[in-house]
Amino acid sequence: MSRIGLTAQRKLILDIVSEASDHPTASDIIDRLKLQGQTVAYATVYNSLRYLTDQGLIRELKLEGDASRYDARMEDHQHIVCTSCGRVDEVMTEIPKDWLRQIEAETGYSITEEQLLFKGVCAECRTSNNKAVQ
Amino acid sequence: MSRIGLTAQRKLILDIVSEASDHPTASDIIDRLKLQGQTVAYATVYNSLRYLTDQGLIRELKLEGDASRYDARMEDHQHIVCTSCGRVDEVMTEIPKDWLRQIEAETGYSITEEQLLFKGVCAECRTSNNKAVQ
DNA sequence: CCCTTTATTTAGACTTAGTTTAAATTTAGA
DNA sequence: TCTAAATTTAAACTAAGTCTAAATAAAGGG
Ligand SMILES: [Mn+2]
Ligand SMILES: [Mn+2]
Ligand SMILES: [Zn+2]
Ligand SMILES: [Zn+2]
Repeated sequence: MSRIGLTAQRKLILDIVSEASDHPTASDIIDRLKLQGQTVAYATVYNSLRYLTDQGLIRELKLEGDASRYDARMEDHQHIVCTSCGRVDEVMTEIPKDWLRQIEAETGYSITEEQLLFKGVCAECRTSNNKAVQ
Repeated sequence: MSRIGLTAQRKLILDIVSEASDHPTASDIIDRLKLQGQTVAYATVYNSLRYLTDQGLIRELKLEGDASRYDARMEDHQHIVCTSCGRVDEVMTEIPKDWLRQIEAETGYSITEEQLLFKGVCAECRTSNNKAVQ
């Protein structure tokens, strides 16, 4: 059996996602490839992101905006986005199990996945906002 | 001051969203207008949905898929989507307050909004799936 | 009422994010 | 080395929605 899979292009893209801490979009990734002097076709970036997602090496996030973001943190976690500056941060606090059981009881579903997005104002924005007001 | 606002076209669209229980997309709404023999321009449907959302008469949901869905239930609630048949149901169970406080403590954000999407298998799909297996 | 101003609707062009197609290139492995 | 399968590529295409500019409709002062 062939187990190449992780071609040069895919590796470049995986590295960018792994090293990023800002949950980059496909377009961010294209920009960063250009900055590195690497030339990867537009369609290859999308194909690679799909491949890496299917392989479970990265995960696709649909948060604010139209463009998907990508995350190489595979531990179970959620996200919070600042409505003032747009930054996306991790939410590692676990979802209360008994709350999930309650939702299953309410809806009759058996839950297999949670996609939770919180919105709010980050510490930095609260600080600079206060400064601006004073 | 003028307070027309709710024009004939906007009212038609508000009624469709209000009477629907399936969180319809813009395209669903266009289909239902056609079924009613009503003719509303494509752009007007989108303009109206934005207007109604801005007025707080309906809310826009970004769940699975590319198209926004619309909901006239304005009470604070969340959604769950069946990964087998695609139906979208309401989740009325409240978010645990102390959990939100925990997330605020973890992230440093002050949370202003929660957009929670659960995925799972609905009761009907579990039943028919069991039948298929037997 | 009549006229002017403002709001709304409309058709169609345009945009953004992503997918598909078909040819060219690369790689695997017999 | 040679062939078949996998991957990359450029460019066409799609889906969902926005924008533009003209046409229509409503408002409100006189
Ligand atoms: Mn993350
Ligand atoms: Mn709902
Ligand atoms: Zn911020
Ligand atoms: Zn179902």
